[in-house]
Amino acid sequence: MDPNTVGFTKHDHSHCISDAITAADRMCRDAGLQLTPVRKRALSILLEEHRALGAYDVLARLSEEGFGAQPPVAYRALDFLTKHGLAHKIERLNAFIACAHPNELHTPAFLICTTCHAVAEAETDPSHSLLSQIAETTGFTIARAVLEAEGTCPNCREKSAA
Amino acid sequence: MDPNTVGFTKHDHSHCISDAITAADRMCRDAGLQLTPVRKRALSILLEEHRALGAYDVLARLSEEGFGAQPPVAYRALDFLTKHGLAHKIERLNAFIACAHPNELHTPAFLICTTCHAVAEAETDPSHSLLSQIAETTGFTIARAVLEAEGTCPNCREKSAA
DNA sequence: GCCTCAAACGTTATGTTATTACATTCTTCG
DNA sequence: CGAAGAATGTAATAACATAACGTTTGAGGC
Repeated sequence: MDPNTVGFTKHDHSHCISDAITAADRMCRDAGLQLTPVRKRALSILLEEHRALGAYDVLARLSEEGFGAQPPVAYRALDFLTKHGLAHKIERLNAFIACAHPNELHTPAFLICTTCHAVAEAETDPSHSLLSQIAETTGFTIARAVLEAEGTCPNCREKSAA
Repeated sequence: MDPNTVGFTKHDHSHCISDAITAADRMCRDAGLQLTPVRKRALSILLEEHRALGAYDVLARLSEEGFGAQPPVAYRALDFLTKHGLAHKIERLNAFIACAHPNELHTPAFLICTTCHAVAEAETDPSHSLLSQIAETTGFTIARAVLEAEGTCPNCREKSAA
């Protein structure tokens, strides 16, 4: 399994930030979007932390670095990132996390460890799609969907067993 | 299709409230839980509205009826209901809705219509479970999960097509 | 190059959602 | 009855989010 696929395993974090920024740059250029300084910095903050951050956490870091200090500064940057698939909002936590699989069109599933508070983004198998099954049986047209699970990650499970 | 399974179809609402209350009463008695007046009233408010209500909406109605007027009154009642499967929180909306399938152990999927704001609780097929697939491939132990989809319900879709 | 216009940004103010903390009352059960 | 735990009420505050408005920036047409 690709270590980056599931965030509960150690991985080489040194390059993944710059790689992700580069990818975001390219994506925005190709799509005619402006990855402005605030937006880029907000993304890199999420990438650096590699966990779900509240909007006010991001705001605090942005304002320390000379960006505006008012909530809309953070919310607007985060809105941009989530709108264009560079980050996701974890509804359960009212928090934001950098997307682990940008580029790919995907419906992410999040696994939230209630012990260590890590959040992993798991890929769902589209061929197996629960969502299309639901859409079919109910006549509902799905625009966006979120799947969030709370529980215990492999690391914490191991520790508690020891 | 059972009209109550998917909330987008008309159904006989006159009895479903009292039936649900009766079922909740029995469930709590059997489980040794106290379905106190505030809790029961909070549940009936959710049932009457038959849609997702914010905690402060519920609070307003409770306080009108002589219950406490401070947020914890509503949050505690709603916590009780959600903890014991009588209601669910829709994270996407920061709102609460009475459970359409009490008794049954289930992982509900919610369909949120962005046009009429109706929320339906769809049953997921456990044998088909996306969640167990994820748990298996990641080693994550899932305690609770929420699946929420936004889109257009059959009724609104029909109207916009007309 | 320069003008125009829409997008992005900054700030003030306010709205909405949720929790902490603590005193009081009710229930259960020995 | 009396103790212990659960449930309730209230005050205060924390945490999350948006509306509204003026200013700045920079992309694209001329």
